[in-house]
Amino acid sequence: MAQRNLLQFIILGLLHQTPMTGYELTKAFDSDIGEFWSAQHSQIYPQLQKLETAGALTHTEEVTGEKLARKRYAITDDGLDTLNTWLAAPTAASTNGKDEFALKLYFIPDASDSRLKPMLEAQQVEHTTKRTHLEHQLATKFPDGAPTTGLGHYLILQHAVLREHEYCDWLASALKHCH
Amino acid sequence: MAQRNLLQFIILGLLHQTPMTGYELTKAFDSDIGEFWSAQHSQIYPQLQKLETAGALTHTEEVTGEKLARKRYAITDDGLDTLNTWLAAPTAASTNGKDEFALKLYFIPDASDSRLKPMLEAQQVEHTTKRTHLEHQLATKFPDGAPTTGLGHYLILQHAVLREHEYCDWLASALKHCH
DNA sequence: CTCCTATATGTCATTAATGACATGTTTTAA
DNA sequence: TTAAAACATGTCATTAATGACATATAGGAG
Repeated sequence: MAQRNLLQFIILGLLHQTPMTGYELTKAFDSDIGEFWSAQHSQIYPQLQKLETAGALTHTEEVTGEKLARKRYAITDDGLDTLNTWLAAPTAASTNGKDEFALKLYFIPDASDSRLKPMLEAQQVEHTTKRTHLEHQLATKFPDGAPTTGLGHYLILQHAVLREHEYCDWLASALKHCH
Repeated sequence: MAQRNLLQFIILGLLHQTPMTGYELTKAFDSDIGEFWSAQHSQIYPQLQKLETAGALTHTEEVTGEKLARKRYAITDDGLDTLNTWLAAPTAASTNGKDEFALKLYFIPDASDSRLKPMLEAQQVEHTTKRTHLEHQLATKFPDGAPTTGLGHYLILQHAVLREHEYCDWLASALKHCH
């Protein structure tokens, strides 16, 4: 296996919240959950077909305007079982943390290397932008702090903010070490 | 492309530090750089062959004991060019952050869900263990703080520690929100 | 009325990565 | 001395994921 096919569970989880089309699912990965998983429509549409064949989903056709039919998928009882089994299973601490920039730093051997400072500064711009954006999202979507319903949404957004916070702090401290 | 084949650059980077065998490269992913990239020997050996065919590496045979011959790979000037080009290229803020636990939380909709607390506590054990281990590594490998040579090594270890620190803080704050 | 953007759904070739299979040597500890 | 663990190198089938190709409708702006 190349991965453990978590995509199926994410789709089930999203459809459990509310029935959606493939297009809407694709867009979901552009928002908050995109911070922790990504998927393109070319992967989502085939996966929807597989899940439906397996009996985890059903779809109904909706017609917008004159002709355009879209498929709105809903989770079945079987699908809900699959989702709950996944949620109940123990989760290992994520080991997938792939970070290209960290690797590059690893290969800059010396503190006096002239490439070090500009690299760190460029990365600082990237992550500061991302951090600001995420903080704005959090403040906009949850102006009153943690909600009772939708707590998971709040928590992962907060996680993303804290993650970027850590990254910015780390870059700042790294810059101090570089001559 | 499924990915951007960063493995080739990581191999070049490691071999630039010192010539190594495929076995030694494999072990390198079990230590610190494993926090930011992973690879199995089944991927490394073919990649070494490809890089050698492309002229980025050469190898010499060493005989240990009676029979066993191992191949020690070294980077060529061409390989060094490839490595330096990669290091000089701009790096986007990592978007690969795949976190299964964060996704599970996202699908627990309500703060009163009975699954929430045990999930968070189990994950807390995982990440506290990992954090302690990494902190011990940092203290052992760099008892005198940041070095001048091997700064990159120090920085990524520190990055891993801070990352786990953030994770533990986040889990603790999440537990406060859960009834 | 026309163009652009967003909506909407699919396929396909290619590649990165995994886990299993396969084989043999060397060292170390019981 | 013998068995286990570590060293050492490879192949292969399968799968997850990407990016490109393909096609068509709907709605809004100028």
